[in-house]
Amino acid sequence: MTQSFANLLINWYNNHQRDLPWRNTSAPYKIWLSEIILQQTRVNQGLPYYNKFINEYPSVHDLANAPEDEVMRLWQGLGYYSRARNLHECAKSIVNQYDGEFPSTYNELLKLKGVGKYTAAAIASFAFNQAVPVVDGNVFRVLARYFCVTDDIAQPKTFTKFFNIAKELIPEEQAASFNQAIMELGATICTPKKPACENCPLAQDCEARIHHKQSELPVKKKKIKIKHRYLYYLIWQEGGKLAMKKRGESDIWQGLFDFELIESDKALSTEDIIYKIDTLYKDIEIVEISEPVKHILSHQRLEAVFVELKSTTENILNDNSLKYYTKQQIEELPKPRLIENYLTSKNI
DNA sequence: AAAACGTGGAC
DNA sequence: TGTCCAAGTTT
Repeated sequence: MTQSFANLLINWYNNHQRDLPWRNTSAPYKIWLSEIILQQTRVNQGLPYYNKFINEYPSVHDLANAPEDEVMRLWQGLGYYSRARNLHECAKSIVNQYDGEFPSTYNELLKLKGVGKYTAAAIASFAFNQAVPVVDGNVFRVLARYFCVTDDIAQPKTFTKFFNIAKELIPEEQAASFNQAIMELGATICTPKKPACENCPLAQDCEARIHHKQSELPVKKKKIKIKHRYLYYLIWQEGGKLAMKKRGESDIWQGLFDFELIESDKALSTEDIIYKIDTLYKDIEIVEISEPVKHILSHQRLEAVFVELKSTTENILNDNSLKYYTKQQIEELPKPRLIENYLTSKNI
């Protein structure tokens, strides 16, 4: 008799799962932390960050009591920085509004900052064994291939379709194992390219494998468009201190520190830069203009030029958001990658 | 509903 | 070199 989808999957998982620090614990704090870190992030990239956070903040209370800049600094380099801000806010809310205990149901978890449908299902199942299916990139892929589902996974309404398919499959009494297993299969066997079907416990009845459609599934129609941005950073130094400001909302690197800048959608010549600075600021002397530094992001091509300036009068900076920091203080600040690279190479 | 949000690895 | 995309969420 043929074994069920869930049984084959869970049996495979029990024999082939990777040993990861957030597994074999039912502590909601650790599971929540790992899930936030792993959003759109590979295990190898997130692992050191998970260890740093657990080390620095062993409990949700420790995290809640930490200064925000310190949390941002620990997150530095991981990307998607709103996750770090939401993580901190969520920790404070757990302590202040939930008496330090994470809620135990999908619907309650959904109310937390930074916790969406996937993460709520993950915590509900891993920590509390509630039978709610996780639907992430792995689940889309495994189910789309196994059942040959051709709906566009970039469309929000497609989520419901996959959620319902998974809901039919998930065993009430083994929710955690099922969810872990299907994601593990997607991450290690049913990969986007060159899936290892020869090692797949579900290969027998996989529609995509039978019809050689693995490379066509899942269907994802969203196309990426690259944006070019040219950043001209203005570097003010005063008596061993450097002017930096915290980046605002609705853009990359929210909550991180960088320099005052002039932005353009096309490359500016040296003459253009000098002219702009002369009209925008008074009593400024340009000391040096660096070569362009390229910074590749997935949806953006950034090119930065660092313009070192000297003010010829006092108090040239009347922007209150701009503050002077010593070299030591700058090391304590969370900085965008580009700035970090610049500071390291210049050794200011 | 579509777009924005990062970084690093793979091909 | 360009493209995809990974344990998604928010607006």
